[in-house]
Amino acid sequence: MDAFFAAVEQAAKPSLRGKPVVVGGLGGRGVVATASYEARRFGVHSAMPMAQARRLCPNAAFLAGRFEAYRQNSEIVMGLLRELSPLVQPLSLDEAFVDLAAGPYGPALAEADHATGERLVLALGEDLRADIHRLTGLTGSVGAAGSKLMAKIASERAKPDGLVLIEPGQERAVLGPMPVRALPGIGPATEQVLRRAGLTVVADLAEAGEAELVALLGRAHGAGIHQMAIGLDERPVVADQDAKSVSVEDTYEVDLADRERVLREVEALAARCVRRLRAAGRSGRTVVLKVRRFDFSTLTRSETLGGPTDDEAVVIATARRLAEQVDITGGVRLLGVGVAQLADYTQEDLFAQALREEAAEQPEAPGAEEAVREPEAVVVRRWLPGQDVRHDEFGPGWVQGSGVGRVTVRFETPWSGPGRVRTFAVDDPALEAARPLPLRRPEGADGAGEDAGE
DNA sequence: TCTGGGGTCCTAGGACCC
DNA sequence: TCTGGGGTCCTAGGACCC
Repeated sequence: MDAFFAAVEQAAKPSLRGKPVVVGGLGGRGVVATASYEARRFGVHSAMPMAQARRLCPNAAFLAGRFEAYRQNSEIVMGLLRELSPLVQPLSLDEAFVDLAAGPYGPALAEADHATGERLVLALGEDLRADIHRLTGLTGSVGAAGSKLMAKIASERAKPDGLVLIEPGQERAVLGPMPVRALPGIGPATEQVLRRAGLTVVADLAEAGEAELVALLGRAHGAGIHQMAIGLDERPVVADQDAKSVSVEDTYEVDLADRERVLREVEALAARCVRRLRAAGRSGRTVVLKVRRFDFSTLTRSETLGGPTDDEAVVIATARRLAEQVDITGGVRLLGVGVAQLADYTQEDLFAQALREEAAEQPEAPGAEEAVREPEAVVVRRWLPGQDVRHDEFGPGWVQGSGVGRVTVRFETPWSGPGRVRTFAVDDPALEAARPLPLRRPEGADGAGEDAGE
């Protein structure tokens, strides 16, 4: 999908179409997740610090992500891919490999002569792109080739809103002049190593030979890069596999300085991590704590349990133990808690059982819970730029901005024209958070009064 | 106002086992 | 009575991807 997050925002918010849109973390330490093509013209790109993006393109709309909306549209697109083949390998919400040979067009492709097969692949690709646009209003790009490597490179050449086929046999001719960074698996570090060895384009890698690449990059990496450089990629398309770890992390606006605060945050992260783990119906054996210090140095500490658990108390206790042992001098900018070595179900969980028995033996003093209860929390609603809302009188809209007790909302929907802006008190009872609307008007929907549904 | 969040895979050393 | 060798598990770190 082309500039996926930003494109979903533009499709959902008519007033942003044709304008620079930047989606990402809006806090002081946020980075850009996706920039629309209009914003890219100002030099804004993924992974750029948001502060820099604001300097480059101050007039862009800066929006927090709406992952529920992205997931909805991703599912529509993945559904279309599954019509082409049961063998679909999603790489993220907006990208997937499809093995056409394993699907309904496989036999026809196998029997066709070269020219016929090529016409069929091109037709399937264009039909797919048309279906994507029809069902979501979004554009996607298709790369077709004889391997995952070349299909990916073809799709990058096709962007935005295009289709590129690389014919089998043309691999080395296409790859040769490309910079080494074009190969998946070559990032900044590997690029530097290769550049110091005088290797800058893919043809240099092919010429260098496997032995030299292995010497430079190590066994697995070197051999893999060499295979790709000579246009060979036998990796099969594999249907999406179960996750191997689940983790949650937070970067704090201000570095955390004291141990008690760190421990409280670790507990909260552990609880969130367990919620996700349980929602996925999994359990895990290894608890991982991640700490990024004030100077961006990052460390991890892990502990492997006797068996898999999905018990909140066990994960919290383990994460706390790990956090008590790390040096936090100078401050901590990020904390994370993860669970790895996942299993599909919880085996007899002796740890959780022991912990509960221990707790049962030492009942709290009666009334203790009452005594420590916090005063009634004042729920201050946070209105995030981009967020979906609904007003009793004006209907569906989205948060354009908020501050000094006010929130500005633009009232428009994916199917309306550009809408008007109104401002409310942040605690206006007529205003409430809402679910994302589908980008295409559902059949039978009768206008602005229609609910997004469950 | 420098650098997110969620992942995967690989390497390397030490413990431990046969 | 100087020294093995191979496999697996655990821990930590790092590169990379979207």
